[in-house]
Amino acid sequence: MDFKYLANILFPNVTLTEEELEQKYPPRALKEGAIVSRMAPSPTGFVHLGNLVQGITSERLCHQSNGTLFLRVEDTDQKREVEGAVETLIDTLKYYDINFDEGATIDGDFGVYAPYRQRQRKDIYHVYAKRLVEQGMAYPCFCTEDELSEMRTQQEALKENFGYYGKWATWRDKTIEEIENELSNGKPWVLRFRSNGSLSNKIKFTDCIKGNLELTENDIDHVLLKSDGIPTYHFAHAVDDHLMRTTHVVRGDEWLSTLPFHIQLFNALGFKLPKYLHIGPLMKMDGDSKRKLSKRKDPELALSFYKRDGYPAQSLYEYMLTILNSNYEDWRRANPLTSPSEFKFSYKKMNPAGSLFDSAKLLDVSKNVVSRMSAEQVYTQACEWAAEYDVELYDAMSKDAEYTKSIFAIGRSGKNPRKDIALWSEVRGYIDLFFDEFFEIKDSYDERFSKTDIKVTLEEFVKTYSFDDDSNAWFEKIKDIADMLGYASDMKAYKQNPEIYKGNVSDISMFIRIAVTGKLSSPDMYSVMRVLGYDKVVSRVNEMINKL
RNA sequence: GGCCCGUUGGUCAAGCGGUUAAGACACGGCCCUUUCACGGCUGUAACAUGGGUUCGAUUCCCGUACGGGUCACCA
Repeated sequence: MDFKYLANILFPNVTLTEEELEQKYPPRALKEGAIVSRMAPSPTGFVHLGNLVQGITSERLCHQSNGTLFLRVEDTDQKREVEGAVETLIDTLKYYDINFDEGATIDGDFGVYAPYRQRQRKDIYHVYAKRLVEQGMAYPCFCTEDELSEMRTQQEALKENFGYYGKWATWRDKTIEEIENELSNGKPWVLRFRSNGSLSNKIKFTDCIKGNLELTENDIDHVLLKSDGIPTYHFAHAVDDHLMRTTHVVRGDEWLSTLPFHIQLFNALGFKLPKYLHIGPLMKMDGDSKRKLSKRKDPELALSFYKRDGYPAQSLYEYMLTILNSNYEDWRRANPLTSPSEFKFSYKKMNPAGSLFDSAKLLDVSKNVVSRMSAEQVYTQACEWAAEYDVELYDAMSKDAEYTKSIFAIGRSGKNPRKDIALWSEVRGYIDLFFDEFFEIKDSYDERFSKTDIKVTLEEFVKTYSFDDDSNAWFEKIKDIADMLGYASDMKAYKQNPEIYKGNVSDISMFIRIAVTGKLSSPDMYSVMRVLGYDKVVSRVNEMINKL
């Protein structure tokens, strides 16, 4: 077989040379130890937790080592591509603080290794495809979809391994005449790799996360170029990561099974193999067993799900960090106010197994994230969320920004801030009592107390309430009311002889709390009243008196 | 079915040949407390399994079980 001839009739239009490409995309001038990595998502319109896990890992590794992170769009599957998906992708990653040094952006591609969209790199792939054909390492295959599925059926029946390999690789050793014949009929073809691997050979490989691996060689003649001339993931991965000078490839461990093929490809092409980090999958409980989170079945895999539920971006980010590097939690406790970017991320800390996504833990992380924010930050982020998902709430909050901020400031200062809010969607239930349009009496009084008892207490409260009192003076008055009406003002005294009192000071507080907040539980009453203002407090208490 | 990966409390996980086997979340109890939240203390609970190697295995090796992944002109 004259491979050179075959290469020419298959790729008559290739004019670029490998030397030119090497010069155009030279090795990067980076310091020792600098990591170059990429995010290489396919624009299918769905950004998910897996993207985030991989993105955070790559981003930390690159930027911590003064390396480079770029975004490459793997748009090789035109059928699955969704309109506007690239924009969504870029926006979402930015929202989660994953910033790129080069690559695809909304306004085009930036960086000397451009283009960063694979469909625009077709000519580049063809240079290498042609060379592989010239060397006899790739050949055209004219099998139809039907023929391939028929082959699979036979293999199942014969209990043989599936795939296009060995004797099943029908076009592997056809003559040039047979090939030219199909070509002249205009029959579509794909380019396949001619594998020289054998299932009886093992290869040793060290993955940065999984450690030492023993893999079986690949014997399948995988597709390199699809019939539209666009490369498959495998081929694009080899060519692009070589030319873009990627040092570390971070990806899900579902790729482990094709790794032997990738190694083969890099060798055939004469490229240096990058380092690999294969991350275990995120799992969920399904009945009694775990399974990988699925794009099709699990809405909670989509990042949009968390945005809608009001998880602050930082919460998801930090939760992912706790999964990726478990010492992150300890670090965070020791450095509560430091940016996560100061944390020393290490792939050596990553777990080779998949982990269960724990939403209870996420909520706890989120609660702490929000508790560390200033009232200003809480206000800004809650407003951003509400503007999109709860307009009524947004209107209320933005009407008087200072007022709303003073609500969020309650119990926020000091060493142990309140942790009432984990999600922005919880904000409404927390601040509704401060807005007349949302205010309602939600809880009812304990049946132990008569309406008269409550009424008398509230009347007494209104009579003595002064907005000028500090919190001590304020509470002294509550205690005075308790004493006056036969309730214990001192809890210890009450506990010793509960039967001689009508109740205690906490009951008095409860009467007032329900009247003012409508609820049995609330943040510190004095602080709440300071924010509400004198008029609102008094009018609410009076309203309750009238109702009783 | 072939190939590959994984397995420490309910969950996330430290640990890398000798430990009373950390810590966090969740759960229970107690304390603090005018409610709630916070905070403090405390409790229940784990090395899948069988063989080796070794003076000694959670840690190393082999098998078994279980779980997961993958076997497309998808990535």
